[in-house]
Amino acid sequence: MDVKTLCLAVLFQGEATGYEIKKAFEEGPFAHFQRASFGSIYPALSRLLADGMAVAEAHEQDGRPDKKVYRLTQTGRAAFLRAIGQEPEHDQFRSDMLFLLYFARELPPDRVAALIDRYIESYTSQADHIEACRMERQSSGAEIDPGRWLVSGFGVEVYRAAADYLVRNRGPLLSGLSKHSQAAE
Amino acid sequence: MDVKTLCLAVLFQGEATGYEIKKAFEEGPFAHFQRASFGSIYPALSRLLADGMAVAEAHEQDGRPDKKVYRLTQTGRAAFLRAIGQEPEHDQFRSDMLFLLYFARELPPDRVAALIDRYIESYTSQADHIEACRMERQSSGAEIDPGRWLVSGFGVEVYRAAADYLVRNRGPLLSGLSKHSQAAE
DNA sequence: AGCGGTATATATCGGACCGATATGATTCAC
DNA sequence: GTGAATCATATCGGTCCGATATATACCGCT
Repeated sequence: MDVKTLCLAVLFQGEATGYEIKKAFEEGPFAHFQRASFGSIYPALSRLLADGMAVAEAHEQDGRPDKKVYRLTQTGRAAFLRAIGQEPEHDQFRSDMLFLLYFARELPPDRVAALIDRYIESYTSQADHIEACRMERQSSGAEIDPGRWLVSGFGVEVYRAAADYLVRNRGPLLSGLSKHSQAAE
Repeated sequence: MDVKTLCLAVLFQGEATGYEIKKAFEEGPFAHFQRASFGSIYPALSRLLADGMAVAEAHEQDGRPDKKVYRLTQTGRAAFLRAIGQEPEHDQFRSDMLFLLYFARELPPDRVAALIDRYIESYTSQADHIEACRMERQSSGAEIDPGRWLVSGFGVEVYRAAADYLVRNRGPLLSGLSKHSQAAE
């Protein structure tokens, strides 16, 4: 998905500024499976305006730089619906952790241990965070969107599986590593 | 990890051509957690040569274009070891599936169902493939590298968790979707 | 025998995208 | 009251991807 489509997606859910769009990929609903930077969001928004897919309203602010609130036009909504009708690209996972762990033999064992601990912590806290959001939404009494519910549940499940696997295999890896270094001496 | 480091990683394990390096990220050992394209591999290899991190030997081939086999120098090995001593970037997952499913309400239900089925199939076959490689390696009698063993196990586990979750939640999503559309009418 | 598809192999180019940086005021904690 | 974090827009250099160009060989199908 290109950044233009990603911006359409955020704006499809309601008006927003460029800054707020960025937040949607940093801490917001899309944080765990899509990303976009300022360097691509602002040019994309300009394109959206030029193509008549969005309109911007300038809010003069007390002190702070002027805020430009973007809102989709009918053309923009149609374009988004068309975009999500296209064939999706393959999901991809990019992990420096696995890359480093692949070369665990070339690293000091205590660094390997620290690396795994950090990732266990990171995956666990991400699962916890999503789960907290789910609980909050569920108990708020508001209507639950089935698509969003499935997506957030996926995140919890997969993060937990990853953390779990690391917890279970931390010990075996470390002892395998020390056995190997003994054999080499 | 930048492409230069990725090339160093492949060459650290033995000499290879640019084409073979590409395959290492397409079907080889790094396929599931790192990637690199020709458009970045060939320039990276040129840089490696210029920086004295690798040497290339031209193999004249029967018919086919000349093959350039790259091999690391001591400088190259040292550079790789230094590179994996650096702090890793955060793991990231990019999924068009989750993006589309987030907007399941805006899609025809049969497309949603087909989408989920395709991803279940894809995740399952990827897990199966890694597991087959693991079994083969294990029964080959060769010494098992603990780092690589952990990495491939991680892949199996996480892919299975993802496929499992989709199998369990396919039905609930679809019925949630139809309930919603009934309520809207 | 001939055709198309896939595999081997190197290389470049346009465009998309990221990360860092510039700018500048406000609010909040210590 | 000082420094950190937040709000807000914007650009720029550099990296990387995807498509394309260029060849040849082998395999299966008809």
